[in-house]
Amino acid sequence: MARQTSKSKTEAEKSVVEETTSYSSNPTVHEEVYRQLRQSIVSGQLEPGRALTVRGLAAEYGVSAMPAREAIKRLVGIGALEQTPTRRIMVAQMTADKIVELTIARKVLEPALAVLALRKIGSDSVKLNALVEALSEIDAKLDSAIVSGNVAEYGKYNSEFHFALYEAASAPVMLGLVESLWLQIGPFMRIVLGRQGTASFVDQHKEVTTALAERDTAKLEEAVRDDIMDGMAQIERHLADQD
Amino acid sequence: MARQTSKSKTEAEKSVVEETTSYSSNPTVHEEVYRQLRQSIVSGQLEPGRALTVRGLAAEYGVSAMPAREAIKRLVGIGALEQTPTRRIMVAQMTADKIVELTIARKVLEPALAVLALRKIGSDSVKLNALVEALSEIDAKLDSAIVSGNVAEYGKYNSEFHFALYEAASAPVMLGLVESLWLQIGPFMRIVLGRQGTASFVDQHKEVTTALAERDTAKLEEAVRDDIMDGMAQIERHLADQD
DNA sequence: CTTTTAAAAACGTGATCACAAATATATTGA
DNA sequence: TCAATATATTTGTGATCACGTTTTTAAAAG
Repeated sequence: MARQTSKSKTEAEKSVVEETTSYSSNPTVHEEVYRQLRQSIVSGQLEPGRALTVRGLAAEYGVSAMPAREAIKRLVGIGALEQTPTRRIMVAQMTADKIVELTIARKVLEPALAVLALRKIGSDSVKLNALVEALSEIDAKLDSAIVSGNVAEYGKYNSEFHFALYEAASAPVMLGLVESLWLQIGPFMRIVLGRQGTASFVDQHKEVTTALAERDTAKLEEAVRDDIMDGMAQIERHLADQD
Repeated sequence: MARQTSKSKTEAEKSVVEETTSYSSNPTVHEEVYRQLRQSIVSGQLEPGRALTVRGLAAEYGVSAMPAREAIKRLVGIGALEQTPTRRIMVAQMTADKIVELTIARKVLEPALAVLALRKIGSDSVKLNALVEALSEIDAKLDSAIVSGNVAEYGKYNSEFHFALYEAASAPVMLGLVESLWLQIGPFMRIVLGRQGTASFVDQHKEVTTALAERDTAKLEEAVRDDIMDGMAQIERHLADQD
């Protein structure tokens, strides 16, 4: 990542391009760090309990401590990272109580978001077909990840499938809530997948796609809910086993 | 707020009290700022669009810029504060789309949280009575706020009522989600109340309390949902009027 | 009085340093 | 060999400064 300093623009650039620098064109450094760290967490690259440090993260991304702090603090704020009583920072741990909460929250929010997406599309067949097509493509990749047992790809395409659907709702507030839930589940889900493999997962996404294509609200709601319950049950089972 | 500096502890204190300083005993400065700023927002003391600055907030709370930044950034992260394209900070504005989203999210999350609270109490009659009693007391204050038309107190006791109920669920994750919703509604709710007064609000809380006392899950769920729908409808109406 | 232009102030962001507490490493004692 | 102690390092937090951009204020022009 390029460091933004007072010397970052050369005289040549200035005189030739006559670029109009403005805030709206440049994202901040800490936002970029946040985006990447967030992805690392939701994809499960960082296991629960994994220690993070401000300076370590800063060095890793080639930035100063300041942007690293802000990214970390923001993720602590939404529960993706935890701070020990002695203020050490780590990827949030999973507990039985948390699983219950996350399951309930997902169960009520995500089907609602799916329905909103369908409603948002309305009678526009072109939009609907485009979404169904996009979801089918992701689902195909998901299938091959399941048969090949590629855990990393499974996690990647599973989240891609859901969020491709949810983003169609253009409901940023609700999407933010759901994202915060996935950030808490991601690291542990990856552990579960690593131990159980992808074999135990049935692909529930077909029913989601067909319900969408048929504009069947009730069926869509149920399909999304079933998918959630299935996935969360696996996590719950795994947590129960290791006691 | 007392500033925490290297000189904050006198020699006298050290030698006499022999205090064992530790992180677990002292909250951080930015957490305290966050807590207070958060309360100002949810209670509607800060109107939507109200500009905030890092230095201004720091001066107001008697702290340095650093804790103020972190508190602000955290609230930006959960949507309570907004940043303009030019990076100025303000209390989040309300839009028609947002109202729809917030209503849906509240409608699915808060009844679930209420049911969880009832389930958590289980068969413990002492706990149930204590909660019902506490809620009734808050509701009494709420009633007198309605008849006297005290907008500030109405907002205060209304949020107190709901969160007293939700906290009984001991579900920190879901509670966090709901809190973030209230943070977005608070400022605008206050404006609506300021214009319409408290007269237009019927007190739906009686039914919540009785449903709780009767351990009637279905009735509780419905009562909480009705209360939400009533309140959000008022906001929606107000937003439609001013167009 | 209204619009333009120029100067000044204020702003968010990033960088760096200081400090106390916590953790890791080394040393000592049995 | 292992526990206890002492030293060194690392950590999050707060404070302060610098910089480029934006916003406000002042001055000038019509």
